[in-house]
Amino acid sequence: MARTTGSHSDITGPRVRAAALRLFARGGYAAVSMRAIAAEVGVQAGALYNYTPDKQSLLFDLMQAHMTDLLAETPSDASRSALQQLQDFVAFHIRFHADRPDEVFIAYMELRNLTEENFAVIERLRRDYEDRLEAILRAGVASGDFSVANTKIVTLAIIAMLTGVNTWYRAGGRLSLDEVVAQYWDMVRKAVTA
Amino acid sequence: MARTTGSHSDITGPRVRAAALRLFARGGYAAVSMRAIAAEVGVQAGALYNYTPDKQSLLFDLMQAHMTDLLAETPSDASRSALQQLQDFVAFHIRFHADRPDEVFIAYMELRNLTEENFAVIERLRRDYEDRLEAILRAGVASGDFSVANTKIVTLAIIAMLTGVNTWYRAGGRLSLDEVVAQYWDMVRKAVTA
DNA sequence: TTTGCTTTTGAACGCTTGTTCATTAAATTG
DNA sequence: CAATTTAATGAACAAGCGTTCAAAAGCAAA
Repeated sequence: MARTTGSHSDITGPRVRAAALRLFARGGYAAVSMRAIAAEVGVQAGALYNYTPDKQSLLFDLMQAHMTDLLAETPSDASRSALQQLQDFVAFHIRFHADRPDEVFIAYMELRNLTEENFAVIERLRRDYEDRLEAILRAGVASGDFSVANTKIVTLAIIAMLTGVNTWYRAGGRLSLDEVVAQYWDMVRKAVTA
Repeated sequence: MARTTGSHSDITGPRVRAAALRLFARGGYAAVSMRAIAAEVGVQAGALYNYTPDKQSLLFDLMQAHMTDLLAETPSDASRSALQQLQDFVAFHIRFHADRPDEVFIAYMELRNLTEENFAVIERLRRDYEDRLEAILRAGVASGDFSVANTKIVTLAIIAMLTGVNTWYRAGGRLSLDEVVAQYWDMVRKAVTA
């Protein structure tokens, strides 16, 4: 028997996604042509359609994979105190995002280039992630560890602050990631306690 | 004598800028065509070139005007304490940005669609603004009012947190802007003091 | 009403876009 | 080697892109 029907190259497929990821992050979805992606991979534009039904799916698949990974790896150890869980979250968020600058950039910048249906899916995943943090804050408020008037606002404020690291942090720069995590944890801890 | 040579309509010019602002914010610079902007104004595409030399200038002018306004209106009263100046800054940043969601969105999202030279100009203005906040933090550290290890990091963290308000705040929503300002000021104050 | 200037039109320019598909090339299997 | 299946090509498609410009229209002063 020959190859399984519908199977494609194990090599070109990932390279197409990697090229799309890099080029979308660098130039923006709308400004990057299928021909540019093909050139990065080293094939003609027509060949891309063996690996994606269309350009939109290329973007959506990258974003969905990113958000799914994010949720799958988010720490959640209910046996730890709210303060410890918050510290875990801060460290995880900074490290996870610092490891994937292109994915993060796309996930935040290209939302408006998704179709309505695809946007709804990604938006839902994003809210799920926010809910994880808010649950920690609520637990801390209930236990008296945190002094927070509006957990939703603080959730969004913390995430915005932490994600902002990606605008300036570069691996191998002056500051180690450990130091970055420590500085941000210091700010977050002080902001949520009395 | 007839109209001054080179003068253009006082009406169409601003409408072109307003249409570009709205459409760029909604769909992204690369995804918005000159014909779409023209249609929003109610003219043909060719007429736009009476008001801008090209599409790139349209984007750049919007961003430069926004950043110039931002810097011009940033409060700076050296007679006030560092803590008071920081409070002024937080309130100003939130209110200024809440008033101009489209301009803010463009200024943060369309940087990569600027030419190299135009980007350098906007980037410089952005750094000038950051420096205003960092100067306040430094003064507070010097006076002993603030406990901040790295003023640069805290500067970026505060700005990211405050600008994040624009992702969810809508005028006329459940929360008043006064309440938003109060909540964020509470977080910032606690984060920078001991 | 005529003159002179400003503003807009509408067509045209060369080029790029996402996508399709018959054809060719390559690889694998029996 | 022969048969079969996959993968890539390269040309073609209709549509849209930013921009230009001669011609027409609109308006204000003389």
